[in-house]
Amino acid sequence: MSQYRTHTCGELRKENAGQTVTIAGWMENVREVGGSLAFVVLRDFYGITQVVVETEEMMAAVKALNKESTISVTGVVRERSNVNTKIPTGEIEVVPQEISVLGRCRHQELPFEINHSRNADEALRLKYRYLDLRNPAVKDNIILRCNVVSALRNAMTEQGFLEITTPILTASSPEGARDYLVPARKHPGKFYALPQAPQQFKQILMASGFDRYFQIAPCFRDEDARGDRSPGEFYQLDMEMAFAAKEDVFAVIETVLPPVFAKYGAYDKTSQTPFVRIPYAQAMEEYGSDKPDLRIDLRVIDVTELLGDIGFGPFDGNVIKAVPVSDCKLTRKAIDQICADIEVQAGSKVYWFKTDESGAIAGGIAKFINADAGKVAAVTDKLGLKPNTLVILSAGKLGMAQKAAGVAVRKLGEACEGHMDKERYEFCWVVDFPMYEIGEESGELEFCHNPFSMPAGGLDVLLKAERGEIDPLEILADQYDLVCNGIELSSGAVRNHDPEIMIKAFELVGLGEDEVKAKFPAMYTAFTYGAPPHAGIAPGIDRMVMLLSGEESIREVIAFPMNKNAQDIMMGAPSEVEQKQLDELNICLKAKE
RNA sequence: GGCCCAGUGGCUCAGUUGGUUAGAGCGCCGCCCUGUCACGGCGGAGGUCGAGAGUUCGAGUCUCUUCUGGGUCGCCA
Repeated sequence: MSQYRTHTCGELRKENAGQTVTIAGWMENVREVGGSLAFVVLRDFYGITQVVVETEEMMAAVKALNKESTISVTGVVRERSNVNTKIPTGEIEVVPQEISVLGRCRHQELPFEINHSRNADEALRLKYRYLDLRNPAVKDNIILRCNVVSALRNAMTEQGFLEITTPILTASSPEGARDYLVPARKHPGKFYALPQAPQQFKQILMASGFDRYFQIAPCFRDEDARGDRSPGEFYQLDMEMAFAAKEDVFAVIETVLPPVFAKYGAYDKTSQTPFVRIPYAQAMEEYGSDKPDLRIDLRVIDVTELLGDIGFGPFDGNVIKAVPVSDCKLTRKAIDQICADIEVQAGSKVYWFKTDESGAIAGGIAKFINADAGKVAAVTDKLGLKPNTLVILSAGKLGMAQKAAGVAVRKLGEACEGHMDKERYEFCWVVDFPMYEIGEESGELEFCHNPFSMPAGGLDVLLKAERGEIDPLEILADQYDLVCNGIELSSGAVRNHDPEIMIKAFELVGLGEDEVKAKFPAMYTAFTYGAPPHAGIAPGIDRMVMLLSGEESIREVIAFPMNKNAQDIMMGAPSEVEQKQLDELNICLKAKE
């Protein structure tokens, strides 16, 4: 028994009536109802319990305190005359014999009301996160996260994976995101980097003979935030398997994740396994996105041939994509608003027309189509137009047109009734990513995603490309993304474990053996000592919990999140440091301009 | 870094075509109330309208600059 309490605020029931108990918690509210009668709501982690004040003495003790003070109450449990069915402890109340103050709240007014903190300004919530977290609605997301992490850990262990922690202070990796750097005191001018992912460590573990590795791994990337991307740091369920290929990874994920989603998800329905697999090219063509949201039934249709010659300026010489939405009840104003939203997000303009009650094409760019009766028939046929169908059109270079159409699919799916079953989890694998692309800035061949992936077809394919027998852009990587409800949960790949293939893969982008050795010295060398074929993946923990909780902001599933500008305004990080610290680290700050 | 939105008592917000003393709900303080549970009733305190400049007889309102926060694009192998 605790020194401070015999019971929590969530466990007393009718059966406890008559017992003398001690409970402790935060004084959430005091309802004075006259004379010397008042009701005190006491809250702890487990729930709330009503304390009834009936004497002048107890009334004085309570009235001397501000709300949110922590107190302990010793008294007798009594069955209530008026039961409160809304709370588990609603059948009883505690009649206090002694109230002692454990931690006085020195503030008469709080920055926000605890139980309505989610309405408060987010900056204020984060500054006073310890108050925000007292709100059960906020706290419950953190509890969910703990349960999910625990379930994932158990499931991975059951699958024979070993949890191995890897260094936080490591070497900067030349590829990928911006690193967080840590100055090395003993080595002036040199820096550690916080890992962007334990990528090389886990591959080296495979070369070390560990067969199945996983870790709830902290990852650090100095990139700007998004609604589903916390700045600075995040967690991955990082895993890697030796003597394994894509199917082995898929099987593990399809065994581990669905039960967690079924048990902890806010929605009842979760995709059946195996998850749908969509080639990257098809995803871009049909969904306009490499992270399709399968809850939406809208598809992108190519209408370049069909509408390229209707004399509408923006369509000339461009790829044109259409997204038809049947039974669309959007008003003209709503259509304009959606088009504006799409344009902001996609960065290119979109166009529209619709069919009226009779099926006639009207509105937007209709007149360009209606000018030719044959065209009307062809469009109606190709897009399967029925009355009251809205069609959003995008035009531009292939990538731009696809992207705008993809944004349209997402926006229209959300906005138009009947095209999206929100209350479910729809997983899919996006597969067959291209290995290389032409860089937008350089105009030269570059790795499309990451250089760790095995090219599909291995060395032979690279050699063919080298000899000019095939276009390097056609080479696929043995790589896959896990997507759920339009959110990318993870990338993964069959890794390139063969030093010769690594070098050849680099040679195609104009780099060579020296670069491979310079970029991944330990991993490359490790592979030269005999490495197993291996594959892995690393689903984002924060994003999974976000999906499970139904939250739209990733900050709701992190105990102490940073704000958009990568600041922790509660702790005051980042902060200035003393000159002495800088001197020790051989750091000289640039003068402010 | 670009674009969009917001900033008015402790909190959430309203504030019309620029107009005289800037409002409401919650919270806080005081009084009343013996069964409340979002308790209720009466009263009260609390505001450099984010900051600076400008237009104007007059600015919470219009213009410019700037700061802060959020969203989004770039970025995130």
